Amino acid sequence: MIDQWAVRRPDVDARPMALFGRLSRADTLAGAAMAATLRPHGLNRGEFDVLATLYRRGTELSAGALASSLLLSPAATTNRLDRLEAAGLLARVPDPADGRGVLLRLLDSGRVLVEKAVEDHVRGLQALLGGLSDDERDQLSRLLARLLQSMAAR
Amino acid sequence: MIDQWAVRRPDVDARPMALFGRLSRADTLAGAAMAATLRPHGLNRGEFDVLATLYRRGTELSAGALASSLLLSPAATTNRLDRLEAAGLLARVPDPADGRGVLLRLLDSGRVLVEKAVEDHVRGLQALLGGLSDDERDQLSRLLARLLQSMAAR
DNA sequence: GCCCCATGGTTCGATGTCAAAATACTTCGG
DNA sequence: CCGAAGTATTTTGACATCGAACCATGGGGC
Repeated sequence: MIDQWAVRRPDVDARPMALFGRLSRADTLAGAAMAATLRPHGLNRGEFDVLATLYRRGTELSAGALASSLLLSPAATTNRLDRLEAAGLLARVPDPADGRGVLLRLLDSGRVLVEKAVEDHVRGLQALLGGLSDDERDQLSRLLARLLQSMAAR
Repeated sequence: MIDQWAVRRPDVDARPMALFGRLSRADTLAGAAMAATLRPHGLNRGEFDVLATLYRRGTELSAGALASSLLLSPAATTNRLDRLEAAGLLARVPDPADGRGVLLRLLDSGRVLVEKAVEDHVRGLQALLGGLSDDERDQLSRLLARLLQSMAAR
């Protein structure tokens, strides 16, 4: 792919496109693998992310905090919460400190479901990483953090 | 985030989740940045990918080949091609060697548009990478390739 | 105290995607 | 050759997302 660009437009540096192309492909493939792992639990990736976020924090969270934590639009957040609430996995409770706000409480059934799903999920991720050494995993994770830092700095 | 998992479930290794979480966030943020860069050209990321793929190959390509090259479902491929064809950027020509197939030809207007857009695009990507040294970029790109390899191997 | 504006969420309309069914053509075994 | 099986693409229907408009509440300046 880099070679093709070099032939057609030697003046364009194709390496950034290659890097972000790999990033995108990796995320797409990983997402497909995660979806396959989570489907038996009746969850999609987005729903799992919500439940896992609530679970690992262990505390109630406002809808807006969840949205920004998940890089998600308010509309999509409402949508996910509707589904999870309808499934009886979490509850929206009014924020006593702010009449506009809503706090999200993970219900017992949701907690039980995450606890089951997360083990499969991590196993699946580890399988995806099977070809990388511990050292490579650390480096990759660290470099992705650096990239995020660089992108956040605009 | 790793710390939160360590508190709640010390038996679960959260590092894979952190790695893929960063991957996902990085792709999301990069995608938003690319969309912003391409919008003035009247393209979204997916449409640009199609045009850029045709452009850099320099040869006509079948719809199916494009779909698998872009990790895209057939349905979504048709949809993108419809839009690009309606915009007069590419043409579907019947495959002389296979009556079922369609070959995609980049039209002049499409070629001109990609040539303009790709420069902005690469500039935008380089800006996102601003905080990383050349060495870090190389390593990151190489490790992503290793990850893709590992995931493809199942 | 009371407007005014900022903020937290939801609703609405449009877009882009996918899975699965439908369509059209090719290829191969008999 | 003929029909069955397979392959390439499009169509259809459902779904998750986003941006923008909308309600409701909160928090100051005057």
